[in-house]
Parts: sequence; C-alpha cells; structure tokens
Amino acid sequence: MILRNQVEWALHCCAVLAGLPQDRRLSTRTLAEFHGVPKEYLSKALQALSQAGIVSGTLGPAGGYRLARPADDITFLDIVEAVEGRRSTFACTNIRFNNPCRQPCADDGTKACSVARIMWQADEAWRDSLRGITLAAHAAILAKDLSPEVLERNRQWLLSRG
Amino acid sequence: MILRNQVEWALHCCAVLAGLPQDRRLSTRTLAEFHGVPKEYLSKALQALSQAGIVSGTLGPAGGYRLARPADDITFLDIVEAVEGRRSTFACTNIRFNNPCRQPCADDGTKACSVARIMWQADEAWRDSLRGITLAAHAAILAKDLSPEVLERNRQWLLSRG
DNA sequence: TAATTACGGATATATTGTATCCATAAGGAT
DNA sequence: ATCCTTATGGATACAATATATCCGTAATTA
Ligand code: FES
Ligand code: FES
Repeated sequence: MILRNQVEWALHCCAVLAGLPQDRRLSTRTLAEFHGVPKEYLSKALQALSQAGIVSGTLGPAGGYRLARPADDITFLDIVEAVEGRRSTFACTNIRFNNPCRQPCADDGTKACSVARIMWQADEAWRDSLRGITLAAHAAILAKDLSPEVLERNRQWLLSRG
Repeated sequence: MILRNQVEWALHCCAVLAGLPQDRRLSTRTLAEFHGVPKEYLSKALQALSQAGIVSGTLGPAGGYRLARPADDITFLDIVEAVEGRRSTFACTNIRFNNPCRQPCADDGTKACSVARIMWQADEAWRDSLRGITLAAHAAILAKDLSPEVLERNRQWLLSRG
C-alpha cells in the first residue's frame, strides 16, 4: 500500500502557491517545470484540487491556479483527500459473515467488526495527524529549513513565469 | 491507496488462533473455510506471517499454524507489517531537487523534505495506533462484542477440524 | 482573430494486487 | 516401507489500479 505520486506533487504545488501573493496565479506548465513532473498528468491532480475547492483555476492567458482559501484554512489532510479520496485505507469485506457455523439473523451483525474498528481507528489517527498541519504552519517550517536566499530565488523564478 | 485483502485475512486468522489453546494448530484449509477465502491465496499471507515469526507452521498431517508468541506479545502492527511491508505509506521521490533554479551542492539537501517529514509523521501516528493493540487486547474486545454461545460454537467447530 | 489556459473524456502502458497451479520436503498413519 | 497430508516456495495467469499521454472544448486575453 502506497500513496500516489500525485499526493507529493499536489502538496508541493500547494506549498508553492502558499508562498506567493494570494492573487498571483501559476499555470500547470510552470508548476510542472518547477517540479520536473509531466505536465499533462500533474494537470489531473490540480483538477482534483480545484474540484475539492482547495485551489481556484481560471482560463485564458495569464490564467492558472491560486489557493481558493487562506493558507491557514487548508490542511494537509484536505490536499491528500482531494487527490487520494476519502475512503478508509482499510476495506472490510465482512469475512466474519462467511463463518460456516454462524447462524443467520444473529445479533452480532449490528455492530462493525472489532478488527475493522481498530483498523479504522488507526486510519483516523493518520488523518488527525494530517489535519493538524496547515499550509501556513508548513510555510513556517519551510522558512526555518531553507535559507532566505533560496526562498527568494524560487519566488522570483515563479513570479517571472506565472 | 488501500490495504490488501490479505491484511483483513491475516488479522482474523491471528485472532482465531489467539482464541485457541496455544499448542493447537489450524491448517490453511480450515482457516480458509472458516473465513470463506481462497485457500491457495490465504496460504501466501500465512507464509508471510510465518516468515515474520508471528505464527509457527509445521508440516505433515495434524500440522498447521499456531501463534509463535503469546497473544499479548503480538500487536496489530506486527501483523499488518508482515503482510503489507514496513515501508512508509508515503514515498518521497525528491521532486524538490528538480527545481530548475536550485544551485547544485546546496546545503538544503542534508535534511529530508519538510513535506515528507510531515507525511512520515502521520504514517508513524498510524503505526503507533496499531502498535497499541495486542491480540490479547483484541480478544477482550471480542468477548464483549460476541455472546459466549457464538464464541463457543466457533471454538468447537475449529477444534473439531484442526 | 489568434493564442493561451483550464477542463474533461478517451486511450495506452506500467505496476501492483489477486488468484491458481505445481514441485518439493517433511511429518504422521497404516 | 508406503501413502496421505501438510507447509513452503516458485512460476504463471488474470484483474485492478496507477501512471502517462492525447485530443476536443470552452473561456479568457491580447
Ligand atoms: S469482517 Fe472485515 S475486518 Fe472483521
Ligand atoms: S521532495 Fe518528496 S516530499 Fe518534498
């Protein structure tokens, strides 16, 4: 089990957008070149973000994407779920009901399986962790990781493209 | 991203074994019939559990599997990792280094990407949650969920097969 | 009008998950 | 000794998903 590449791409794209003025837009082409990933496929991830209301896309020249909400109102979970979906990472197929000595209409079918409950609880812990980090919080981490020069250089490169 | 069916099967098989006397063994065929899953494919999951030292398999008639350790020394994480592997659910492909305006030999390459660190932290939260539940703890939950009659009926069916 | 963009559908390929089959070695029953 | 049953591991086939590309459309700007 492994998350899609799209997740890494989407997170980085959102992080980049969070570092720019809110009204500035970046095109799919610029974002693809900046991250060195195929433009056509990245477009699918950006469309998913757009449909989820995380970014806003506009048509025409000088069009592109910007964040649809303030950076402190977008969590990592929002982005991951937009690309990866909201279904639990654990799928219960109810094999407990295949039990050959189980009586039909037993009253043990009203509650979810104990195994599934534990797995879903772990899934929620994963989501809680991602829900705790906003793009604004990540920008603060990034500011400590990278030197101001590197950040400014990236910023200028992106703004010169659009 | 979704976990394999094997995970659900492996967890249920271990839960079944935990409800039996430690020296009793169950064959792949019995476990497959009990859960209504293909015997040949379930065998692969049991082999993974065997190789991870969670269950112990013996050959010959009256052979089969038993837990290799006490039930309070086997966590859900042990079982999930045996089947699903231990790699993180998030794979970083280092797209940050594809940055076209990045200078070679920059000092920002010594640390893992901030995005990856956040994703790996969430992965650890998921694992921590699974690490907190042992087969013994699950057995206690099961005892509250199911009626003693159902548990005993299953127990007898399994013991009569082996 | 022409160029550029997001958007969505269709398609192709690669990777992974699912499932089955078979050969082998080992243990128990006769 | 012989036969049956079992786990083990390799090989193979099939299905589902991930990855990637292509193209047509509509909207926007110059
Ligand atoms: S029946 Fe699906 S996890 Fe128990
Ligand atoms: S480069 Fe892989 S997560 Fe940032």
